[in-house]
Amino acid sequence: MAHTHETIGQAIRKRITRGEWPPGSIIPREQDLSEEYGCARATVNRALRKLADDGLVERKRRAGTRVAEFPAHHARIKIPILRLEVEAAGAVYRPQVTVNEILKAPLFVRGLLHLNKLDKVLHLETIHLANDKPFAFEDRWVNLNAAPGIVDAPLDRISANEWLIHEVAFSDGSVSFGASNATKREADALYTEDGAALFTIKRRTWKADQYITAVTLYFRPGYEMHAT
Amino acid sequence: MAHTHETIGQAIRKRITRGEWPPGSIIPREQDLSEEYGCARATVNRALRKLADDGLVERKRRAGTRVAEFPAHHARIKIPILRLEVEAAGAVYRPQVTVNEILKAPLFVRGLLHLNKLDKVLHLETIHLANDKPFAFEDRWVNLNAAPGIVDAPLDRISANEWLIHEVAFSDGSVSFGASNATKREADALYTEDGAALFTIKRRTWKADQYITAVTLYFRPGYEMHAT
DNA sequence: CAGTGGTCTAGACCACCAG
DNA sequence: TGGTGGTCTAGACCACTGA
Repeated sequence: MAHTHETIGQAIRKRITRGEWPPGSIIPREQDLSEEYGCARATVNRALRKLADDGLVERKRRAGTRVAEFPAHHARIKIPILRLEVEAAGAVYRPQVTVNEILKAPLFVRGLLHLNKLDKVLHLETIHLANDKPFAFEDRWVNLNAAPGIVDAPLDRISANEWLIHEVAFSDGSVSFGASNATKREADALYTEDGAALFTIKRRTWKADQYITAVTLYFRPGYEMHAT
Repeated sequence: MAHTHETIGQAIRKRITRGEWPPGSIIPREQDLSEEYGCARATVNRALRKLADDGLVERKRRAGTRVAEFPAHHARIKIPILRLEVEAAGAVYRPQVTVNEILKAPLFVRGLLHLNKLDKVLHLETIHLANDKPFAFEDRWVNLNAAPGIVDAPLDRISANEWLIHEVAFSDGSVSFGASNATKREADALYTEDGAALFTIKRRTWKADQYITAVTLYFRPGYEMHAT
């Protein structure tokens, strides 16, 4: 068949790009498009659903499909799995744990992980190495109620991240990105200067209604994350 | 119908989360699942396609559907439209153009926009204000071959970004995120200190095979971008 | 090369909501 | 309240690829 949902989607995308349907304007109904392209309505539906998912058009029942006012302000990113990223670059990955301590949760961690005063947490600081060169610095707090087994994990061989994914099974999470000036500690870990601008990723993961871990990753200066 | 593609998708997601199908394991074929849930195979297909799109499972013909080794390392982000973001916070948005000059493209801009030595570009520096407080600093280069009309645009009322979207129609683009220490210029613009860590977004957009604009946004210290 | 996911179709009914 | 997108179905054929 010459007209798949992909070819139709590209064709519509092109008509939008070319300016035939400018931002904010309405485009033909599914049925009309399906007749124009000689295919089933379901095929056009799928093509348009994809374009809506990409943020290129907005769809409403009864009101039809409109070209978005601000197309292309959505993006997908891959949250880096450090080991894979390092290995993809042809280097050898090694996590080096510099702090590994169990303590009663400090106040700010209690807030992050929704814990009580007496709950214990595992605090980990890890330098992620690529060919023994520091690549990223990780500051992690783990809820020991949720993942007691981690105290026996071989964290010099497998990163806490990977251990948690496999042993505590899958979990939901939130992510945010930002920038911060390197403290002395982070600068030492990353072999850079005090105050250097570091790209940071903060993540929290939970399972059911229990928080599992909160982590901040500080990347060496110059690191960039690309979206598609 | 009790079983829509959404309810089925959630059910499968839950079975993965609960550990019934651990990372790397294979899950039943579409046909078996459709019989189990009492629906059409197309419905299961759509549910699984969604889960694959979310990165929770990986699908291959003949090999079946497997739970991903690293679930949830995909995320979607909204590339901020500064005006909308400011207005959503209940503040008044205003772009303040501090540099507006036409010149022959400097070397690094020629590289970014694929221009020749004699091509002219528009260089814009803009401070984005929220309630007259600096919010972000923008350094933009515009290919005047692609968007000659911008020299007459009222850039004090509408940002270059929005003008380009509406007047040069839609375009493709690439995005990357990083961090950098504020130079004196950026520090002045954002009313912060020299060397402060700034979250940055770099974007290039093109249409057909012509580059339109390259822009770097520097956000005030403390800014975070959230993903879902 | 056989079995899996990938896709299309034609028809039907439903949910929503703008006019 | 009627028209639009949202969805499901049953069946069919195709494309890929791993056992």
